[in-house]
Amino acid sequence: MGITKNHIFDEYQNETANITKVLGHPARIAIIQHISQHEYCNCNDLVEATGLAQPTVSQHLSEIKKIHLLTQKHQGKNIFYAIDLDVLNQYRRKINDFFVKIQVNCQK
Amino acid sequence: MGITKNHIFDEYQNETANITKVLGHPARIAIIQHISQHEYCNCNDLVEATGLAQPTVSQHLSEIKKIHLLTQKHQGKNIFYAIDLDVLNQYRRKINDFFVKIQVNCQK
DNA sequence: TATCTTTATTGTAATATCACGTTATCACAA
DNA sequence: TTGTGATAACGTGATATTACAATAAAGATA
Repeated sequence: MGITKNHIFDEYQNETANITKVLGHPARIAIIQHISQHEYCNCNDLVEATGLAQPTVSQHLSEIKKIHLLTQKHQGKNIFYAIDLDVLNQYRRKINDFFVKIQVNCQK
Repeated sequence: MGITKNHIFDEYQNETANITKVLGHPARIAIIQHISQHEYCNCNDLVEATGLAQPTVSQHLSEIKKIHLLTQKHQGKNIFYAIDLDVLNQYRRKINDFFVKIQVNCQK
């Protein structure tokens, strides 16, 4: 049905999948990379960098925003995006811990 | 179009997204967890553990197999699945490095 | 005010994904 | 060889995702 049965999985499983799902598209990986490499990065920069149309980039940005990985600063007509480092680090640990737990379980 | 323009992204971006995409569904997180916790785990165990139908579990297993995260041992009519720890660890480092690189870029 | 820039929203077409019933396959057992 | 149990493959319906054109909204600037 294209519809995920979230209710049959626990919070940890859903949260983990929500984060990795957002990272599960090369355009979003590229967007996150580009923002991290350019201090004042707006939507047009990302359109140029990725080669995708502006609405497509905007859509991907909104997915990334949903998990609070981005901050935005309005400056005139521009919106400059940046990575929320606290959130990034939290997710880094969360995903790494997932892998480590799997590994530890296997070795019992 | 529901179709990802993989060709406009580089190998690193596509590879990273391919891994996280597979982890981007709670059923697959649950399946990986369950396999790691049970030494002799077959498809029926996963059907019971997740509450999903057998074909659905089989489909998710095949997604996880595509990135070589699983090994399988045929034993009579059973197939016992296990995590490939080398691949797991490789992916753990790859994803963690992605996060770290983003973090480092931001701090320049 | 009128216009330009930048970004978000809306609408839509094409494709992918999720879930499962049904069927096929394959190993073993009676 | 017939049946049973386990898994994969096939087919299909429902929903989600990806991508973009067109449009709207909101802030500059002439």
